[in-house]
Amino acid sequence: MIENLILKNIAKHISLDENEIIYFLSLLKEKKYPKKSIVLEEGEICRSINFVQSGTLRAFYRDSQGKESTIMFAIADWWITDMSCFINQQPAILNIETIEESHIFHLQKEDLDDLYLKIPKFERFFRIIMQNAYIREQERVIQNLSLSAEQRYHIFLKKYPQIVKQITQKQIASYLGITPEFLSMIRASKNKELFS
Amino acid sequence: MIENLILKNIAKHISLDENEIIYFLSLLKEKKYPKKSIVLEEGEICRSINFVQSGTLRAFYRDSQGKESTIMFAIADWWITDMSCFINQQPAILNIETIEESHIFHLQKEDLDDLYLKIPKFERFFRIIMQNAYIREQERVIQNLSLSAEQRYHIFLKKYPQIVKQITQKQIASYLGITPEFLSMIRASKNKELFS
DNA sequence: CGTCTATTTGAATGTACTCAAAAGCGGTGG
DNA sequence: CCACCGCTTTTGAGTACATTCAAATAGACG
Repeated sequence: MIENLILKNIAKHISLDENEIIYFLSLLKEKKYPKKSIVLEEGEICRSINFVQSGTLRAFYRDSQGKESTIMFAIADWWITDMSCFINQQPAILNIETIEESHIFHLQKEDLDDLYLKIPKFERFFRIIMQNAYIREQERVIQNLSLSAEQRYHIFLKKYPQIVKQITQKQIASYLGITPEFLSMIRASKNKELFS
Repeated sequence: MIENLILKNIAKHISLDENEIIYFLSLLKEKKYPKKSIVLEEGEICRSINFVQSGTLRAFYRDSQGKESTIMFAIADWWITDMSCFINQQPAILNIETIEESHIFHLQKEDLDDLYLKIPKFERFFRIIMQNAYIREQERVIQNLSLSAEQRYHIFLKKYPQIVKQITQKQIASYLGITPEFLSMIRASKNKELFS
């Protein structure tokens, strides 16, 4: 069954009966995106929170000079959106694009609000999702403040090996907040160590 | 009534009847901390999530060289803890100290777990608290990646004027991820502009 | 095969840090 | 009450980390 993954994702934190499952699935909008397509563009109202059934996505901020900062990557079994703009149904600040062909389930704001009322267990589910997201972001803040670019690079490689396989170094650099040129130097100096 | 502030804080997102209020208040442990005292020390199990009734607190990470990075400040009406370690009841990575004399309500993990079961509305309440915390941290990540120290400094001054009054520049520097010396230079160059 | 983009390399520059020393400020004890 | 002590803030010189710009090389894809 194609919905298997999202149901398993939810079953990690709450259990649903058959009717609840049917109702929940009825709210989802399934969509396939080809490689390098846009799922959310800055300025557009961010209508849905998105579950990745398969594929790889990237959320990034583009500043006035056009410089991109990657905020997060998402692979199968992850939730991704521009949370701030989703919650307030405002124009997105972030862009979300596919890196690989991706299969997404969209859950729209008004449907999520209904879901909270009809099946309050989902308050618990998303409380845990938000809690984990908060903890992850805070960890990233700590690392940004206390570690060098080189240390952050090696931690990223270790922590997200499945993601690393799918993405370019330019994208890793923009996640770490450094230039691709500097990341290249970090990698070169690492190789030098191997021969010293 | 002294609990007024915390009840108002909760009433922003959910409404409680009288019995629920009584039960909720029965779970809180009230405590006063003098200026410059330790509320949580790294290594110690992080047992409670804390509501600030009055005062000013700081959560910070101390690395192996002793360098401190401020993760967050909290003033009246804010919740603060080492979320990662609180959720997993593990030794704290962060330190939390008072900057001013502070009046705190502690809510322990086991009591919060009971609260979720007895009054499921609190799942909603903390879902919203976590959601807001996640959004704030993500915004900070975006700023750390895309802005200069000087820009981040001015945004901090604008965003948290009430906090700025209570804290030293050294503490602001450690929140921004720069040295106090460099913050001093930023401030000096700002003053120069005024006369140019 | 050719084109487009990613990656690497290098030189010059800028941003932020370290270390040291002086100046400012706040709290405490005599 | 004020003088001293300890900590914060400022200033400056020298240095390290990271960027910009340019150009060469390598890879990916139609």
